Amino acid sequence: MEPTLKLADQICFPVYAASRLIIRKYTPYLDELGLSYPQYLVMLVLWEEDQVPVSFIVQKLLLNTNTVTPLLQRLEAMGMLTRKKSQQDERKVIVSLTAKGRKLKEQAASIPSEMAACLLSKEITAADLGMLVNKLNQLIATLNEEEAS
Amino acid sequence: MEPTLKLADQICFPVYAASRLIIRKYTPYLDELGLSYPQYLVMLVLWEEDQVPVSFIVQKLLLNTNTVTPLLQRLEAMGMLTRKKSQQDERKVIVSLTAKGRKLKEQAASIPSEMAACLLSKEITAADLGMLVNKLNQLIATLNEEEAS
DNA sequence: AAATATTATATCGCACACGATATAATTTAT
DNA sequence: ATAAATTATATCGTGTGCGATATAATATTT
Repeated sequence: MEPTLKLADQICFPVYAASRLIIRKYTPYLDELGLSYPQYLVMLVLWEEDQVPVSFIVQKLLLNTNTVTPLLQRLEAMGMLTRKKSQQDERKVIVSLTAKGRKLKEQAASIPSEMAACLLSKEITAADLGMLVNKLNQLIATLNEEEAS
Repeated sequence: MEPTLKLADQICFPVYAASRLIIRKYTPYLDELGLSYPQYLVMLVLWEEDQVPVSFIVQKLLLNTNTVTPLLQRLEAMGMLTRKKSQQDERKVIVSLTAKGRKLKEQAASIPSEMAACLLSKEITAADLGMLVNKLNQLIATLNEEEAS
């Protein structure tokens, strides 16, 4: 497929539109948890690994500090997590889940399979989704690696 | 791949992260045109079909009116397009490119191939990109169709 | 034809997302 | 040991992105 100025032919628009539409699809599920989509992503990171510095979340989500800091401040105000300066290095702020934040994981447990079901269709099989995830992760690796240099 | 609460396994995060990283990659090219990424998308629509109502752009970009209206207002202030009420139906606002807006297409012509080159790597071939575009467009169709009901 | 519903666009408020910049703490170079 | 550089996080300003709502024009119903 030769790249042109046509909207549907370029990779950028399908990825951008799919991202927004998938997030829209998540919203009703996340509303039950009282989380926005980016807040949900932060919680996913912390459910995998707790008591991490802000920079860890920044790296995992490929976001910038100036996006993550306000996210953490809102989640702290919601009682989901705490932020405390590290003893070893006072530049670092350690983010830790509260009991409430840990408990929310149980409520969230059903979301991934519910969402996967939403995305399947005649044209898109589970294998397709798996392949998409793989290729997109490779694409992300390429884009992120160049950025680091 | 069984869906879990792990960040990298779900389809949502790779799509979301890839979208943001691709847009970051575009930014230096778009800066030369003086356009943001969503503004560029509006121009792509108008370069394909001029003199269309706001709703046409909304449908093409899968955005909401309350996102597109301010975009158009900024592009109008930049002298790229005009907005005029339709004669036939005064509820409609017809968006038309100015000479300046049409001329910008020439400057933008090189962007798609430059961007495609940026995204290729050992792991991602042109065929992979084509396949990604196809599958994502199918996914978008599924998500958008459900929404319409 | 008047009331009601629908359609097309716009406004408002809030939460990202990011470039640019600031600040404080640690590391390094002299 | 002290100045300079680096690191980690935060603040500020602008531009989306969207739910909720408003407004004006057209279509439909009674």
